[in-house]
Formats: sequence, structure tokens, C-alpha cells
Amino acid sequence: MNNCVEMGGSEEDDQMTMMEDLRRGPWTVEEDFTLINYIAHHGEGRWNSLARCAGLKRTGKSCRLRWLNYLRPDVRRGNITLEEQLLILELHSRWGNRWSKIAQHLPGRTDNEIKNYWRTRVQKHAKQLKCDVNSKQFKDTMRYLWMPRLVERIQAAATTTTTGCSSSSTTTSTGTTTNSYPLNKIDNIVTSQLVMPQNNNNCGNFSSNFGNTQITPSYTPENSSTTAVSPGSDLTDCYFPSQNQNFIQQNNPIASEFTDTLISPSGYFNPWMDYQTMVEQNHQWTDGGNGGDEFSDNMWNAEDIWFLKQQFNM
DNA sequence: AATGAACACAACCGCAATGTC
DNA sequence: GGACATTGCGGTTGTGTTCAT
Repeated sequence: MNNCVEMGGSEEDDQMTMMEDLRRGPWTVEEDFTLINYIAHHGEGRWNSLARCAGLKRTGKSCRLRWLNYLRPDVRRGNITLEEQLLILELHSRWGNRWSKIAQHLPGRTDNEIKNYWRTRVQKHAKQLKCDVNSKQFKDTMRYLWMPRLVERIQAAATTTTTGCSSSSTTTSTGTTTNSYPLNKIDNIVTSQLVMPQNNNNCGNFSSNFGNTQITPSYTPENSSTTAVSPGSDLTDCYFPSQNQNFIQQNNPIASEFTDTLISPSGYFNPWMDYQTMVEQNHQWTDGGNGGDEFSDNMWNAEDIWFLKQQFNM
């Protein structure tokens, strides 16, 4: 069926022709349809010749990008769910800006989408905190405030859904409903490296309730496509003040689930370092900033500040 | 209502890795 | 083994939309 490529004319001729009337910018519906139609009949790959054969005045690169990031049938559109946010934060803390690698663990999400999320949402918070997104201060803030907070909210959402439902759903801004990322998948990925045994010195077996899901350390390459991480990874090799741990466990049962998560990769977390900034920023965000109703976008709210204050006797 | 700023996302660019001849 | 083409990745830019004034 593919009778296009070798019809005559050199590669150079093709290049010249393409250079002359190459289209750029946003794709039209017709172009999308042409690309989808062509791939449906011939499959993807060989993007340069595909672009030529399909009659698209686009580079192969552009076609590939359009297909992978937008037209592919399994691409998920819509808001990044809480579970996905948690995963992104966690995986980014592990791998840095390895967007495609991170995207492999969020089915249907593209590296581009995750990259955009990181730049627009996460870096925004770093900017608001007046710190570098790669700084230890900001990473600690994510790990000890934002991620536990996300987990709380995921758990809260899970308990409001019907029993046995391991995932929630989100209605997106475009009116479509997308299924959120399965909790048990996140459990596997996040807890395998975040949650450490009650005894900090013992990184052996452990299990914990996480929402409606029983968490087990049985996370292996065999039962997941994700990379297994030893419970004794660098993320768990750490220290947390015992009095604070007690406080959390006694006063915040949800947070106590994550007491062991609140561990600095570098071994300690200095709450004094961040507190003043947090209070200032929170004041700005809740009072003078955006009105304080963008809870989902802010890393913490007044409740968090109260929590920190209590936790660290401030 | 007009307009400028901020935001979110799609698309492009440059480069490195990989494949093919 | 080298040259060239293709693919994949991460950074950056462009553009449409939303929000604040």
C-alpha cells in the first residue's frame, strides 16, 4: 500500500521541496486527520518518509511529536491528578529532569506534559519561596509538606468513594472525566522508598494501611513495570526527631502514617530553616496573594503552618 | 469594556544516541 | 569503521486563554 517513498527523486530533492513549503506552528484538524489516518493504515515510525508519504508538509520530527504527545489514542488528557502529582514529585526527586523516564510510570502521560507541569506548577512554588527548585530547602519542603499533604488528600478522596474502589476520578476543565492513577500502583512506587520501618535502624519488612489499600513491600520488577527500589535506599536512610514523631503519631493519625516519610535524603531536616519563609509565603498566598482558595496548587495552607508550628514548638 | 500580566500548554530546536548502509 | 539518517530527550519558545486592574 505504501507506494510513496521510492517513486523517484533524491533525498536532497525531497529535502529541497520540503524546505520550500514546510508548515510550522499549530496543527490543523485536517493535518491531524491525515496523520491519524496514515498511521492507522501504515503504522508509525520512519517519520520523515511518513510525513512525505502522508502528504503532510511537516518534518518527520513534527509528526512524531504531534502523534506521541497529542494524537496517540492512549494519551490521557486533562488535569494531573493528585496521585499523579505525588508520583511526579517522588520520581523527580529520584531521577531529576528525566522526563521520559518519569512519564513511563504515568501511563498515558507524555514527558512533555510532565515537564510542563513541573515548570508551571512546581517551579512556580519554588519561585514563590524564593529558592531554587533544585535546592535542598525546596526538596525538603516538597518531601515533608507537599507530598504528605497530597497523600492525605488522596486518602481523603479514597475514603469518600465506594468501598473497594482503589481509584478516584477527576472531572477535567474540558469536561471529560479521567480516571486517576491507581492507588495501589502509587503505593508500590512511593512507599517502597518513602516509608521506612518503625525502627529507623531497621529497614526490613513492613506493611501499612494506605487509604483502602494494604501496602506491602512486595514491590518487585516482576509485579510492576517500575524499577524496584530497596527499602534501604538513600531516601530511607535518615533521621527524624523522636519527639516530633511522637507528636505526629499522637495528634495526627494520618500524618503519622507518613512520619517515617518525613525524612531528609541527606539525613536530617531543619525545620527552622524553612519556617519563617513558609509563614511569610503563606501569609502572602492566603491573605494578599491569590485569596487562599487555591489549595490544590499551594503546597500548604494555614493548617499546615499550624501543624508545623505545633510540631516544632514554634 | 479594555488591556496588560500571568499562566498553561503545544510546538520547536539543538544535541546526543542509535540504527542503517 | 565511517558517514549519514533517524529517533529520542531535555530545554526553550510561541501562542492562546484566563485573570487582575
